[in-house]
Amino acid sequence: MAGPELFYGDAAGFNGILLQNQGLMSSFATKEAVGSPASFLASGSMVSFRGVNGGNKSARSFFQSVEENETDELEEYLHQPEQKRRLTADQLQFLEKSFEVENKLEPERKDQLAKELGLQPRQIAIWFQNRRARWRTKQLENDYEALRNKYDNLKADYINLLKEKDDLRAQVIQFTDKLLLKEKEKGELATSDIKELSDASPKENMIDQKVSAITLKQHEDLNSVKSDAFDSESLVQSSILDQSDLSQDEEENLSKNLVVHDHYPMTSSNLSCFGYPGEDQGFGFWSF
DNA sequence: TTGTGTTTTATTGCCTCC
DNA sequence: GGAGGCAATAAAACACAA
Repeated sequence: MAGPELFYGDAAGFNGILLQNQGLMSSFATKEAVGSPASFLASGSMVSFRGVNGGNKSARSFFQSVEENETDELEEYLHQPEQKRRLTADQLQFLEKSFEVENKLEPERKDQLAKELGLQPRQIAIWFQNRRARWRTKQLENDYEALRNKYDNLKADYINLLKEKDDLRAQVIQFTDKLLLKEKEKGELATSDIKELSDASPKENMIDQKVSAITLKQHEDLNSVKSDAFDSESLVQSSILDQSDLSQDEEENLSKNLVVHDHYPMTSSNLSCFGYPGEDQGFGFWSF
């Protein structure tokens, strides 16, 4: 996989120069024009960067090595297969800071960075390319995390609302039972009174009418409470059914629940029959 | 030391823009 | 059509457990 773009300021680059000297370089021309005499001579800029270079042994540049022990190293490099060089910590720090400022690279900036760091412009471009890819991956991870937090909060809210709703429903049933009991007692009283008061005065008859009216009003109020409960419930159910992500099974489950609600018997004994779609049934907008 | 997983550097091929 | 960007991928370098 020895591509032409390996002609950088390292062993491979040096080989490239040699090839060029032999008049073979033209066959390895790339769009970045790496390995040119100019780029090789630009190693002078490496000196300025070396001041901040921490002397990372594994990443030291070819040029440094040549200067240290020219003949031996040169010999070694000539017989060394091409290899990747990791950038030094200082080079990375420099590039990172530059990336923070602007993650896109204009040609002028690329050349400037290349000179500053003693690297080929192509290397700078590649580093920015890869850095952008890593940045996008990180962004994706962050987005996912944010979305999952939102989902968790929404789910918690939903569960709390269900609890609250069940509590309110229990209260409604409790009050309903009490009302029915009261109504029954009053009804019995009214019947006996009617018998006793069949010959009663018109005034007492009026009182009985008033009691009946009140009883009737209580019935109406009770029905109103019931119907309100159904209305709010069907609203919630319809909104749940609007979720296009629901599977057919989930929709069937919800429909079953709706049937129970439509024949709402309003007794505490079957309160547990109000089967709302559980976590793994109806709230499956997403699944992680 | 070695096997294995991860990270980094670099290549390739395709696409878009000027 | 060339330059540059991106996704996918290769391969070297590195980290680390066994």
